[in-house]
Amino acid sequence: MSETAPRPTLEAVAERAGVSRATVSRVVNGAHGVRDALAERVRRAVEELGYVPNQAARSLVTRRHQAVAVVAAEPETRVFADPYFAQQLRGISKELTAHDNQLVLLLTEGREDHARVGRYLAGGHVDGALVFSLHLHDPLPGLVRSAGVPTVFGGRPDWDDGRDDVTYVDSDNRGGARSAVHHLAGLGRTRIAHITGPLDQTSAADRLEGFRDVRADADPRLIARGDFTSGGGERAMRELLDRCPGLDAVFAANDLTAAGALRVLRERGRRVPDDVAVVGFDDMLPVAEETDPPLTTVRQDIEGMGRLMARLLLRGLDRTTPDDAEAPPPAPPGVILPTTLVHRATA
Amino acid sequence: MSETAPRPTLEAVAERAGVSRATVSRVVNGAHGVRDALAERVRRAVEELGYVPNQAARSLVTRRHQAVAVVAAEPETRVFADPYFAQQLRGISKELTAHDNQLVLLLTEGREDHARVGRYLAGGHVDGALVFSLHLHDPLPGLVRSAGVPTVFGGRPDWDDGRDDVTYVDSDNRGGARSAVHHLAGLGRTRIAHITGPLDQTSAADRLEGFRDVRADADPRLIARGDFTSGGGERAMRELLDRCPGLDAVFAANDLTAAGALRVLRERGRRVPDDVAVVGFDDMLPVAEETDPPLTTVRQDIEGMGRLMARLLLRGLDRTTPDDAEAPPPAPPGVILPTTLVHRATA
DNA sequence: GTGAAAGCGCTAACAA
DNA sequence: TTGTTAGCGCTTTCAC
Repeated sequence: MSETAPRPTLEAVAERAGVSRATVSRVVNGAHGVRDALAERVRRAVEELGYVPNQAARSLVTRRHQAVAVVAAEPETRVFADPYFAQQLRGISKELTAHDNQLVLLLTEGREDHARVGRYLAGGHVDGALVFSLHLHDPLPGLVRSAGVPTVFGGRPDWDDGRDDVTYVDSDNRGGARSAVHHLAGLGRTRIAHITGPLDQTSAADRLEGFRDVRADADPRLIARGDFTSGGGERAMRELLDRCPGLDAVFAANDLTAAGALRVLRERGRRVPDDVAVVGFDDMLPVAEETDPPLTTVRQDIEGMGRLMARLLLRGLDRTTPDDAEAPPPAPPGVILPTTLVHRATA
Repeated sequence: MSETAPRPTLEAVAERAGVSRATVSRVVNGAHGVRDALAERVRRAVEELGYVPNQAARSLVTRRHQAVAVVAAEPETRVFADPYFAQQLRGISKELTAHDNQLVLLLTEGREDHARVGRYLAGGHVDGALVFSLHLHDPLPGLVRSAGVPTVFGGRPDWDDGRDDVTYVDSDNRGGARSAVHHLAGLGRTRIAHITGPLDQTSAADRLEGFRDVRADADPRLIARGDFTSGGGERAMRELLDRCPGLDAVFAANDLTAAGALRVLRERGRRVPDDVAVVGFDDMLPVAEETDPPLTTVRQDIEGMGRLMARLLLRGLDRTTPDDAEAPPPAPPGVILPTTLVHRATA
C-alpha cells in the first residue's frame, strides 16, 4: 500500500500551458469556444502532467457527482442467491460507465440500514438512485422518495397510492406467464397446474395473474403456493400430485421451483415431458440447463432491464438541466420488457 | 423525479446554535474538546435542520473520501455466472458500511475499460481498492499498482515478481482439495480421478496442487482438464471413463463441474456414490443442493473473504494516518481462509 | 475551549 | 476568445 503522490491541479496545467485556469477548465470539459491552438497546448499539458480532475472540487461547485446509487435489499435472499442481481448490475454498470457515471452500491439488511441509506441519499452524495423493490410493503421506496432523489425502480413497486409518477422497469411477468401456459395448452395439455412464488412479490403475483388470464376457469386445486425455492417447488408438487393425480402440465413460477417439481415428478415415476410437461420462468442458466431434462422456460432480459433502468435515470437527470417547465412529458412511468420462451426438453 | 431542495450547511447549523462553524465541525466529527453544553446545542441544531455534511466539500480538504472501489473483471464469467461474487460483495459491503465507507463498483469488460479504471483509481476518487484478480497475466493488478492506490486482492495474485508486499485474501484451495481427496481415500477409494478447472486461474491450479499433495503417484490419466462449467465437467468425465473405466471416485474442481460429471456418470450407468464417489468444491448452493444426489463438496467462506478483504484494506488506510515509519509491520501479505467439507450424498 | 480566517481545486459569471 | 474573480462547504491552523 503505497503513498498517494500529490496530483497535479488545474492550476499546474494552466501554468504549463501558459493559459488561465478557466481555459483549461473549458478544454477539459468538452471544449467550446477555445481556439484550436490553445486547446491543443492545454491537452498536451494535461497529457504530460497526467492531470485528472478532482471530482470533489468539481462536485462542490456543480452539485453533480457523476454518481448513481444502486440500492438493494439483501434479506430478500433471492436477490443474492441467484445470478439475477449480478446480471442486472452488469447492465447498470455498462450503461453508467458509458455515460461516465460511477456506481455506488448500497446494500441493506434491515431497519438500521434503512436509516443509513436514507441519510446517504438525502445527503446529496449521488445524482440519482436505482432501487430494487421487490416486495409488498417494502419501506425502501418510501424512504427513497422522501430523500428527494431522482429514482428509477427495478420491478413494479406495489403502491397503489395514486401517485403514478414513479418510473420503473420490469419484465413482462404476466405476459411471460401467459406465453408459458399457452405453450402448454398448445401441446394439448388440459390439466395445467401452477406453482406460484411468494405472492407478496409483485413478480410472483403477476405471473399468477398471467396464468389466470389463460386458465380463468382452472380448478383452484391446480394452483399450489411455492416460494421461489426448489424445496418449495418439491412441496408444492407433492401437494399438487396428491390433489390432482391426473395433471399433465406444470407452470412453475421460477426455475428453482421447476427444478424441485422435476425431482418430485421423477420420484413419483412421472415421465417428463411425456406424462407431465413443465415450464419454468427466469432462464437462470446454472439451473435451467442443469435440470434433468433441461428446462423449458421463460427468459427475461435481465441485463437489459438493468441497462434500461440506468438509461431512464440518466435521461431524467439530463432533462433536469434545461429545466424547461414547458418541456414535454418526461420518462415514461413504467417500462415493461418482453420475455421469450426458451424451448428445451421439459415441454 | 423531484427537485433537490437546498440542503442546510455547516454555516446554517452554526448560526442556529449560536456558535462558529469551527465548533460545529468539531462536534460533527467526533467531538473533542468542546464543552458539553455547547456540543448539545449543536447536536440539537443539527437534528432540527436535518444537517448532513457535504462529502464533496469535506473530501476537498481532507483528501479522504470514505469510499472504496471494488474492481472486478467481468468477462471471466465465473464471477458473474454464479452467486460467488454477490456473496463476496455482501461481505465487503457489510464491513465497509460498518466503518462508514461507501462501495464504488467498477466492472470491467476489456482493454478499454482498463484504461477507464486506471484513470479513475489514479484520479484519487477513492481511498483504496479491492480487486478481484483470478487469472494469470491479468492486467488489472499491474494497473492498480501503478495507480498507486492502497489495495487488497481477492484471490492470490499470480505474480512471482519478487514483490510480495501485496495484501490478498484467498481461501485455502489447496488444503480444501486435500481434504476432499483425503475424504475419498478414507472411504476406501483407490482410483481417484480429478477434473481440474481452467489452470490459468490460481484457484484451479491450487486445487490441482492439493490433489497432487495427496495422490503424488496418481496415474496421469486420472487427471482431466475441465473449465469450471458443467459442460466441461461432462466432457472430462467421459474422457476419464473412457481412459480409466475402473475409477471409483472423482474430485471435481468445482460444483458445476461435479454436476456435469454426475450426469455423465448416471448416463453411463454408474451409481453414485456406490460405484463412483464424487466431491465438488465451492458449495454453491443452487447447484450443490440441486444435484442428484445432492453433492458432497468443499465449502469456502465467501462472505467472510469479502469481509476480511475490506477489513484489511481499512486497517491499512488507518495505519496511514499516524504515519509512523517506526511502526510495526502492516497487514499480513496474504491471508488464507479455511474451508470445510460438507457431507451430502455423493461421497 | 472557541472563533477567525485561510484555503482545498474547481466552475461560472463577468470583464476585457 | 480568454482571463479575473468570487465562491461551492468544509477542515484546520492559529490566535485568543
